[in-house]
Formats: sequence, structure tokens, C-alpha cells
Amino acid sequence: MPPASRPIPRARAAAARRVTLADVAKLAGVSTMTASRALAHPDVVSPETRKKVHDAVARTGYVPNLLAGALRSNRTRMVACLVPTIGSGSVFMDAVQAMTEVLEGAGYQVILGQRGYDVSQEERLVDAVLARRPDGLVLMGTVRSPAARRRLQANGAALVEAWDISGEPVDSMVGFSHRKVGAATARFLHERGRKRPALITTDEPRGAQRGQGFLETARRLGLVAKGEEIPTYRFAAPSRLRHGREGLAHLLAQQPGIDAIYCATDLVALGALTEARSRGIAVPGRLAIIGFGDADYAVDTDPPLTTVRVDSIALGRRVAELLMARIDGAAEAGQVLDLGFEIVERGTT
Amino acid sequence: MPPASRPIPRARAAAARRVTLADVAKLAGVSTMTASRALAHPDVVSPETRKKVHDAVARTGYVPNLLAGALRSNRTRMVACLVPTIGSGSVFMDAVQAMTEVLEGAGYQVILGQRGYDVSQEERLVDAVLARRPDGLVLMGTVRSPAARRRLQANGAALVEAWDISGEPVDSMVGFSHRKVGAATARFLHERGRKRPALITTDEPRGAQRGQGFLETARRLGLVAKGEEIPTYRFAAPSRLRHGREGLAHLLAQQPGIDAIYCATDLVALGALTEARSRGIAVPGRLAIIGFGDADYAVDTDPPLTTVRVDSIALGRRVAELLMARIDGAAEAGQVLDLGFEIVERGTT
DNA sequence: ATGAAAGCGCTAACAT
DNA sequence: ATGTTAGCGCTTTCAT
Repeated sequence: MPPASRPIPRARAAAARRVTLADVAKLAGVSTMTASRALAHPDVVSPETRKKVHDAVARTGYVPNLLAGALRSNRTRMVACLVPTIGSGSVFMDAVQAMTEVLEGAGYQVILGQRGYDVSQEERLVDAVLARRPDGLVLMGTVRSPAARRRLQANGAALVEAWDISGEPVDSMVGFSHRKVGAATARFLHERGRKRPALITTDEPRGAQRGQGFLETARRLGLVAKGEEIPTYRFAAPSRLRHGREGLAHLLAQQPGIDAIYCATDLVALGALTEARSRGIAVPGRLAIIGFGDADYAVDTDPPLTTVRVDSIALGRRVAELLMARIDGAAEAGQVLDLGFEIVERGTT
Repeated sequence: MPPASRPIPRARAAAARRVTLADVAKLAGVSTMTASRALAHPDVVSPETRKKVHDAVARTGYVPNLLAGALRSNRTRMVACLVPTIGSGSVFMDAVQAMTEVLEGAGYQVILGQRGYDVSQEERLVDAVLARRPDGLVLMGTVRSPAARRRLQANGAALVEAWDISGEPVDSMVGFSHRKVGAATARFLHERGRKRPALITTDEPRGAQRGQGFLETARRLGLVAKGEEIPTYRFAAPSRLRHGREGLAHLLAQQPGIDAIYCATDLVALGALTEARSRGIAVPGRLAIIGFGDADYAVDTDPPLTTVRVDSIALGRRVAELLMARIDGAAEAGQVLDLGFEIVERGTT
């Protein structure tokens, strides 16, 4: 039995022709063009006209067709955002959220594209997205397919690459240096008197850059036993708590004398912390742990996690602002905004 | 100094008029219509024609303008998905990811709208989204604004409400019963011999429903000390690890005899576990803990977390499939798909 | 299997 | 301040 307030059958709803701007104009007693102006540029029509049109909109329940306007004006007011993954583990989503808020506030809609892990899919996605004629594009992370990069370059839409600022920008970039994060972490542990650090790192490109930065600087600072390498445990992205647990177990077996662990992400750091506690290893007494990302739980672990904070929200906002400036031609191409980062010292160091 | 591979100035790129289907057709020596068919319905044109057109596409770098096609054909191949929040804490994003994968595979693009916490913004967002004429809409969670619900109902696009299946569907629903989750959890703890459970729950609507279900069933099963209430700690969404820690501390102070904790989410459960360990309370010996969501880390905590698993990926896929069926008219309105859930027993009970 | 004409709903451009 | 005309780039429809 159908529920009391029955769903409207699609066919019936479609049968009733949609209200167009012409209908609104007729009801208001003005031309379509005037109606259009009353909605898009209210200040350019007389107050009475404006009122008549707005009344007609309200009475008819008119919803503009932005497709038609976009086709004519060559402005879609859509922005495409390409992320590696959307899923709950994605580090980008806080930035995407902040970006979306700013863009929605300015009348843009965001279309979200998932690049996935398959480079060959990247090109297909880019083509599918460009076919919608977005005014701007945001690339979170890096587009790896050269063909896809060429497509984007030829397309001419405003484009912001975000999160990572290594490499040459196609148009503009907003982010921070992952290598510097690793380097700063190594220096930080050195300054705190740690002598024998180890690494739990990932194969994900930006995580790998952080690890690389750590290794370079740690070696330069002499944070390595004579004739040895800095003990390193590598795992395949995405990060999981278990990588931290297994990683610490491995590293300890390999080199029991380590006194600090650099972790690719906070989740991994939480894993290392879990493993340390379960083995009765004092943190930070015997072992220091530092993560990356300042996840929301980092402040509440026991002890609270020392980590590297990136202001994702500011990043998302800056991306939105720069993108809109590029769309309007208010900003030049070639900008690279380094938003930096900050080490937040808590209880694990 | 500009980098070696210089960004293409927007103005120049815009100056070179875009390639249209007419250009492709001319180059291929056919009519626009034939070119259109060669791309959209390859099987209806002759193999030679198809080849000529495809060659012309490749040579010109033609990217179709889906806006124009959509305007004429009244099919945008866009689907809008409205979520409460996008941010990293959002429980919906795994489902959104799975949904997006299926939809992208079928040639749809997803536009993502963030409803936020402000009910008044909901209506604006719905209007903005409907103006793009999506073929379908997905509502993750519940649209609370009655005005927005009316707009959606009048619009006539295919619509799937997802995650929660309480209430009347506007069109169709896919999800599970949050009340039943709470009830099943209470029964589960009862069967495991726990006598004095307590609750750490949230004000978020679906979390509150789970808590409600737990309370009802727990009372019915007599899981409450004589003349007492079931101890309950409430927090404001979003979930944080600290809510679990603080919640357990509170509940213990209030009622030291509790032997089980129901937690609104896995993150909260991890917090309760953290607090228990830091106080030297044996889990599951003295205290059982059960979470909700089966987060990726649940299996790796110490001890691993008993929790309620919802198959977000299946859910996302079913949403996509049902939505596409509704768009094509292959499925009737009024469907409610209950995908159920599963208690995963691990080490904390 | 292919083509010609018309038009989707809006706004740019030009008039008044 | 308002109206007229034309057309954005496709696909529907009808013809051949």
C-alpha cells in the first residue's frame, strides 16, 4: 500500500512543462530580457520591475535553467575538483569542504571527480569533466597522466593544483612543501635530543617526499649509528593503524636502540603508539613519536600526539579564492602559494 | 621569472575558438547530425563514417559540449548528491565514493552539495542544485527543511534518500534502521551476560535513533539497576575521541558498577577504550565496549573493537543503481531498500 | 544510413 | 531602463 503522502510519479511531473523565463516575463508583463536582468543584475532595472518579476518568480515557482544561460554566456559557474579518492580516509576532504563552502557562497557548484589509482582512467575523467565546461578546475594532489595534463593545459580553464607545490604549475598552485615537512621533523627530533630515529613511511608520492626529506636531513644531522642506515619501514597507501603497529614491531626487531619514530600520518602514529603501550614501552620516555596531519583525534590520544599541522581549511579557502580570481582574470597565472605548516608539540615527544 | 614550461595565458586560449561538432563534421565530410550520431550511437552509422568522424575528433582534439546536448535532450547526465558535510569526519564519504564510481562508469558526473548545519541554507542549496537540472538526486541523511522537501518533490527528478530509512520516502530509499542497530546492540550485550550497560551517545539525528533503540531494548531486557536509569552521556556531533574518554570518566563517576559501554561511533569507542586502558580497567574483562561503523582502524586497536558494520560500499552502489533505474524509468517509485547491518565481534566484548 | 530544419532556454549585443 | 534579434552547440524530428 502506498504511503499517505505518495511520491509524485515522474511521468506526471515531467508532463507539466517546466516554467521558463518567458512564462515569468509574460506574467510580469515585461520582456524576457528584462526578466533576465531583474534576476541577474537587479540594480540595473527599476525597483517596480524588479518587484513584478520577483513576484512572478514566486508565483510560478520558477527555477532558472543554468544550462541554457551557461551555453549562451560561456560561464557555467561550475568548478570541477579532482581528488584521488573521496573515501573516509582521504586527507583532502577537509580542504574540499572549505573550498566548497566558499565556492557555493559565490554561486559556484562543485563537481567532484575521483581519479582513482589507475592512471589510464585519469584521461577519461579529465575529458568527461572538461565536457561540462567548468569555469575552473582544482587538482588535489598531482595529475600523473601526461596526456591528461596536456588536455588540461590546452583547455584553458582556470586551474589550481593544490596540496603539493613541488613541480611546475600548469597554472597556479596552493600548498606546502612535503620535503620541508620531513626535514623539519628530523630537525625537531634532533633538537629534542633524539639520536636514533626510525621511519614508518608510505609509497604514496607526497608521503614519500616527506620521508625523503626526513632521511636527507636526519643523515645530515648524523642521526644514524656508525655504518648503518636509518631504519625504515615502508607500507602501501592508504594509511592504516596496523601499519604503525607492524612498523614499530619490525623496526624494534631490527634495531632495538631506536629512540624516535617518524610516522607518515597520524593514523600510523596512533598505531605506533598503540603498539608501544601494548609492549610497555614508555612514550615519550624511551620512544618519541611524531605524526603528520593533526587529525582531530591527535589531541585526545594518551599521551596526546605530537604532529605536523597543516591548515586544510585555510588551504581550501585559498584555493577557492585563487581559483575565482583566476576565473575573473583578477589574478595572474604562475602563482605558487606556500601555506607552510607547523609542528605541534604534545605528549609523545 | 616564468618557469620553463610556461602556463598558457587564459586570454590566448580563449581567443582560439573552441572546436565544435560542426568543425569535426566538416573535416570528416559529413553533416553535423551524422557526426553526432557517430559519437552517441556508433552502431547506427556505417563503419566508414564512424572511422572518418573518430579520426576528425582525434585530429581536432574535439571535446563535446555536454551543456548544449543536455539543453536540447533534457538529459544532463549529472547527479547531485547532498551530504551534511564533506569533511574527513563524515561517515558518508565511503558510500559517496562507491556511488561516484558506479555513476562515473555510466557516464554520469556527480555534483556535490554540502547542506551544512543551517536548515535555512538547505533551501538555497536545493534551488542552486535544481537549477543545474540534474537527472537525479541523492540525499545522504535527511533533508530537514520542509520548503526544500517541497521543492524536491515538485521538481520531479529521480530521487534517492540514503543511509536512513526511517520516515516516508519522497521517492525511494536505501539504508538501514538505526533504531534496530541500537536494539541489536543491547541484545548482543545482554546475551554476552552484561548486566549494567551505559551509553555514550550523540545529538545527531541518526546517532540519537541508535541510542534510543538501545535504551528501549536495554530497559525491556532489564539491563538496569533497581530504581535507576541507564546511565547516559550525551555529546554534540561530530564525534571525537575525547567524547569517549570524557564519557567513560563521567559514567564511571556516576555509576562505578557499569560493565558495558555502548558508543555512538567507533571513534568514541576508541576514546572509551583509551580511557579504560589509561585507568587500568580490563577490557573486556571488567568492561565491554561496542562501537558503530566498523572504521578501518577498528580491527587494529588493542584489543580490536567489537562494532556494528554497515556495508557503505554496497550502499553507495545500490544507491547509484537504484537512482539510474529511476532515471531510466526502469524502477518504480516508493521503494525502500533495507540493507541491514551486522555486529562484528572482536576483542572488546 | 544520412541530411535539413528547428529549437532547447537563456543572455550578449545592439537598439531605442 | 527596456526591448529586439540572434545565436550559444548540440539533438529531436522528420525527411530522404
